[in-house]
Amino acid sequence: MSEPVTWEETGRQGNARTGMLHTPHGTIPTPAFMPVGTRGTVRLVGAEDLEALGAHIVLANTYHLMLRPGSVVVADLGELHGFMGWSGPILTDSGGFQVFSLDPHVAEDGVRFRSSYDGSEVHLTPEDAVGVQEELGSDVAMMLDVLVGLPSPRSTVEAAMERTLRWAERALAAKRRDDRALFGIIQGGVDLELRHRSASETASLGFPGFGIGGLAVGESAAERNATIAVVVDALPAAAPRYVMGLGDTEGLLDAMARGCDLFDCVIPTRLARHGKVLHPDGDFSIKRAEWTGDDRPLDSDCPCAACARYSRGYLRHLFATKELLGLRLVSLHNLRYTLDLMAAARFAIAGGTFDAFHEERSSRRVAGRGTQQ
RNA sequence: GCCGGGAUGCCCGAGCGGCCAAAGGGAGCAGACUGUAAAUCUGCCGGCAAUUGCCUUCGGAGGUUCGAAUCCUUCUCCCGGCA
Repeated sequence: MSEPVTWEETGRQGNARTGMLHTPHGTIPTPAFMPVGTRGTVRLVGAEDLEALGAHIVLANTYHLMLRPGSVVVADLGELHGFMGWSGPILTDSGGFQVFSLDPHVAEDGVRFRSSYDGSEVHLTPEDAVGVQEELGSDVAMMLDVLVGLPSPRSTVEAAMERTLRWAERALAAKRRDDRALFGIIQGGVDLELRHRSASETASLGFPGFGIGGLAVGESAAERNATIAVVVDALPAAAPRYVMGLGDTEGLLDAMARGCDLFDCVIPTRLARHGKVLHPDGDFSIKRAEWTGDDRPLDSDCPCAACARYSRGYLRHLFATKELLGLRLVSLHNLRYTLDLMAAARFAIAGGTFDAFHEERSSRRVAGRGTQQ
């Protein structure tokens, strides 16, 4: 039986690499950024918008969808693809992040949540997580893992990593559908020894792709970069590497430079709802008083719907008056910014200019910081 | 004209002798956000000085008191009721 999801390298510069990720719902170029659509929707952004923005793959969440509307409802409505009107590839997170963000009771058997919707008790095991995701029909399912915040005591990080390893075996054993993929997840905090062990042992279990989890939770950029380097080194070259939850400009560039292929993050959309605009010269708040009478677009080089016809002065007004259109327009802009960053990075890697690109984008943001774009 | 109620910082609104530069909202101004319990959260918000300090504020004027946004007198303006 051949894997339903495979990755092949198409270009390389140093450790940075481009490739094609083949999935049951299409082939996409990597490195790729996945907009986050936790509840089967990228907030304020429809599937038609995602197509127009140039998104290739989106992420949805197991925990949230199993509670509402329930995986059976989703399955009956044409699985996730039919349900949310998106015909491209979909990756689902297992609920592992909710193990972190909702602070449930975690035991060896699984996780016990208090439902954030109706307060009822929800039990989720590594086997359940696989089963629900197969029912949802995502192209790529993620194993249920144990994520801890940083900094944490080494014993805590190690225990979470080892439990994640045991859950990896259980997840693989629970897999039923051979037309859908299941990725393993590496844990171990910023401890390089733990990370190496987690990566090599998870790799030995034979997953077709790997999530690098437990990052972007409080560690420094230097710690993160060192951790990613160690993990990448211990993973098979022919498998895609997905840094979970990473999505700021510097983080994406640093991780791509170290050979990572997939990313997801709420940053573009959440920051947008909070009025923060992503910009090559440094991010800024659209709510700032200085934009009141400004007739320029957010970014004169950006082709997004917001930049194509609306001024900073108008967008600031939308935020000041709490008009929903403002949230949507900046969401579209921030997603476009992030997706375009990935496209430019792929182009640079393919052309052998990624190092210069990386340097230029980083220094431009540093130089632009504190200045009025 | 008479009887009653009220005027508080940009706005609304608590306070009813000291612990009041004065609660709480809102507005305004900044900031945070990374596998979304997040259209959320945090800070500042009279002036000056900037570890506990000073000055000017609670409709106007005057008074009582060691001390008043809080009590008294009076004026101005609002809002009810009766003429």
